[in-house]
This record gives sequence, structure tokens and C-alpha cells, in this order.
Amino acid sequence: MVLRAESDFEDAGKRRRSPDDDGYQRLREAIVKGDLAPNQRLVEADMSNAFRMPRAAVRTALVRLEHEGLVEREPHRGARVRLVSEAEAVEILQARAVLEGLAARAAAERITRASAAEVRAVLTRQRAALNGQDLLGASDVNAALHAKIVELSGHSTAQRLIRSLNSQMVRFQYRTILIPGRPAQSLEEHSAIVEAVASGDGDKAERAMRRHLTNVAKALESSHREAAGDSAPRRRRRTS
Amino acid sequence: MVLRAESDFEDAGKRRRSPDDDGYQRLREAIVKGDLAPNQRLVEADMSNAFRMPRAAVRTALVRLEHEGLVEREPHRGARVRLVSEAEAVEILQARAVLEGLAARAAAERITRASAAEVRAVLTRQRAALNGQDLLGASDVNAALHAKIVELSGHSTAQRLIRSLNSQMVRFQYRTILIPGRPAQSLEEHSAIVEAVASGDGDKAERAMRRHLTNVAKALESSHREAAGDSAPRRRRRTS
DNA sequence: GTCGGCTATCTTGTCAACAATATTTTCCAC
DNA sequence: GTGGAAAATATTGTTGACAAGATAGCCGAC
Repeated sequence: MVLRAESDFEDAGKRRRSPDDDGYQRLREAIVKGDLAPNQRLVEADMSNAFRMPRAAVRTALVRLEHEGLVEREPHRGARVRLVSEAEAVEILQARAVLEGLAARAAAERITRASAAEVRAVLTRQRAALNGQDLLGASDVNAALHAKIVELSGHSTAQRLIRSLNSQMVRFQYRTILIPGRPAQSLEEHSAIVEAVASGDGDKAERAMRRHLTNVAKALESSHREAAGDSAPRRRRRTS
Repeated sequence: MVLRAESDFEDAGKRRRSPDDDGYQRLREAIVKGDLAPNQRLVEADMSNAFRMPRAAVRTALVRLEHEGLVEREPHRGARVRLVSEAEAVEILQARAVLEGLAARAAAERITRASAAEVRAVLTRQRAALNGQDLLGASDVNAALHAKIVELSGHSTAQRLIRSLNSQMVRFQYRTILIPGRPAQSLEEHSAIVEAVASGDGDKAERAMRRHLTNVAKALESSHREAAGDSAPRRRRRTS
């Protein structure tokens, strides 16, 4: 388990954090990371001394996480880790498709020589990882590529929404990358996206990004039909 | 001030509410309605006895509102009503454009005879309002139409995101509808959307919706250039 | 007259105890 | 043995007081 402590996607753009807010980050990470199983009850008192933070902090953290869709809270019955169904995962991917499409367009329209080189560099890293059969690394680079494009878009609203959607997808991070042939196709699609963005073609960039994420959604759907009983290990990587 | 207590957009899909959550709704409404001016400080103690709710409830409400982008909270300095710039409003409209485009497509793809009649009915109401020079009423119907389509899409993820985006747009509700010629054009565009949705043409529906909201964004941008000092009365209606 | 530090005040963040509510268990009637 | 009511338990929601941090005003030095 030599994974990066913080993916560059997580904390980017979230400086200036308040004290209890730090607790929120840790709790969130625990859920995203998978330390807290889906449907597990989150008793405030337990969290409080498990994470060594005041109960009030746990409370506010849970409120935020609820709003973010990571936990479910019922009036007098407490909070539990929310399990997102694969139907919902498909919805999330569809939403990501249009939002990242928007971001890709914006990124293309404000591309510079320097930033074009940056995205291309990320793509090169992905190609290298894939050649080296490093699937986990490739998955990381995937995330980095998407994050880079969103960042270059300068579209803070889209960025905020996409980040929120991403955190709900953790359970499905591995599904798609493990499908035979999928990594290669993903590289293909990414390549098209990067070229469109780097060349400043907004229309093409948006189409390429939408096509890519739509394909991911389809791959997820079909993979679900086969591996109904999911017994995949839960670790912390991003889906592409 | 004979406005509906709750627009059908606000609370739809949010049943089963906890006690303090009710307080959240009231506080939120106060901000959206404009009772709390932008940049106004929201001292927890004051809110507490102004709204007759425990301070803890105010606290959680503020946390949620922050996450929703309606208030800003700095570590030890309290919360204040967030002022969204018109640049940000344009971003929000762009995000809405793609998300509602997705919703429109989904709605078209699962349209039925009954639901087609429903959307058409809303459009008829808008036409009537416009003929009667009822701009405020037309604005309401506008919101109802968008809400209806999102509802018919059955896309809960898109619905959630769109609702969140909408709440941040309150300050700009009136800007566009007051531009000469804009209501008529809006009706035109809505008509195209409704026809595409009702006829089950997903592609066309998405394009029409995106075109419409993109135009709203453009209208907002140009209106800003003219009326730089905004002195419009702040009431609670929705932009189209 | 202005700059720097210091105190005074305001507000949020923390805490511990208590009240309210949902869930589980137990016990009795049938 | 099963059904149902009632107590026991567990957990959230509330309250008030206190601590910590931030801002603003004041005072003195230069």
C-alpha cells in the first residue's frame, strides 16, 4: 500500500481550513478510503473518540458529508455510510460527462503553450504506465489527467461540482479499469481529448470528453451485469 | 407580496425532515428571499433568537448553507451571506445549461402521453402570462417549466445539482426577464424545448435546452454591462 | 500626528450534562 | 409458542457555560 497520501484531486483549491473542518477531511477520507464500510453506522460518540475530536465537530462533519452524498442521516436514528447503487453511479458518470465536457471546452478555449505541454506530459505518463502494465498507476494518472483539464478550465463552478461527484464514485474506482481492453481504449480516448484541448478546439474537446465518460458509464454497466457479487478489494484510487 | 410560499422547485423531493433541518429551510429562505442582504454578517447568537432556534441548529444550518454556496464561513470570524458575482452567475448558468440539457434528453427519452401533456400545459400557461403582460407570473411559470422537465427526467443526480445551482442565482432572477424582447424570445426557446421533449427527441431536446440557457447567460452578461449599478428590488422569483 | 503594541470586547469553538426519541428487550396474556 | 405492550437502553438533539481566537479601539512613544 504505497499510495499517495493525498491525490492531487482531493485538496486542490481548498486552502484556509478551519479547525473542525480538518476533522471533516479526515472523516471523509476514512469513508472514501473505505475504512468505514458502506451502511456502517456512524455513532457520533464513537467517531468522537476514534478520531479524537469533539462530538460537535463530528456532527458538523456528518452534516457536510450528508450534503455531499457520502452519508445518510435520519432524524433521530443517526448517520450511516451511504451505499451508492450502480444505477446511481451511472447517473453520476452521466453528470460528470456533461460537466467535464464543459470543462474540456473551457480548457481548450484558454489553452496556452505551457499548459498544452502540461496535459500532454500527463498523457505521456499514462502511456508509460500502461506499457509497464502498471494498472494502478494508470488509474492514478487517469485521475490526474481529468483533474488537470478541469483545473485548466478555470471553471470553478464546474470544478466544485465535479469534485463532489467524484467522491461518491469511490466504490466503483476499480470496476472499469479491470475490464479487458478497457485501459487501452481509455488511453485512446484520453489521447483524443488531450489533442483537442491542446489544439484549442473547444467543440471537439467537449465531444471527446463526453464520448469518453459515456463509454466509462457503459463499461460500468456491462461489468456490473457480469460480476454481480462484488468482492473487489476496496482501496483508494480513482476511476477514469 | 403575494408570492407562493414555496415554489414547487424548492422542496420537491425533500420529504422526511429532521427538526433542526426545518430551521435550515427557514434560514435558507431568508437568504434566498433577500431578507438577509449580501455580505451581511450572520452572528450565530443573533440568528438563534431571531429565528427562535437553538444555536446548534443555526450552526448546522450555516454549515449546510456554506456547502451550498449561499454563505461564506471563515474559521473564527463567523459567517456572512455570500455575494455571487455576475461572472460566477455566468458560470452557474453554463453548468445549468449542460446539466439541464442532460435532464431534457433524459426526459425526452422516457416521455409518455400523460407527461407530454403536462409540459405542454405549462408552456400554455407561460404563453397566457406573457399575453397578459404578467412578467412576474411568467417568471414563475418559467421556473415551473424547468422544474417540470427536470422532474420528468427522473435523473435524481442532475436534479440535485441543478437545485443547488438555482439557489445561488436568486440575485439575478430579474435581470434577464426585464430585457426588452427577452420574454418573447424565451417563450420561443421554451417552445422548442417542450416540443422536442414531448416528441421524444432526446438529441434535439438537449440542444434546445443548451441553446436556451446559453442565451440566458449571454443576456445576463450584456445586461450587466448596461445596468452596472444594480438597484433592482430583491424579491423571490426564479430566472428562466 | 502617526505608528506600534496592548487591552477590551465580540464571536466562534468546545465541553459536559440533560432531554427527547427511536430501538430493543422483556414479560405477560392468550 | 406467539402477539403485544411496556420498560430498558442506546443515541441523537438541546442547553448553558466556558475557552480560544479575532477584531477594534485605546494609549503611549517617537
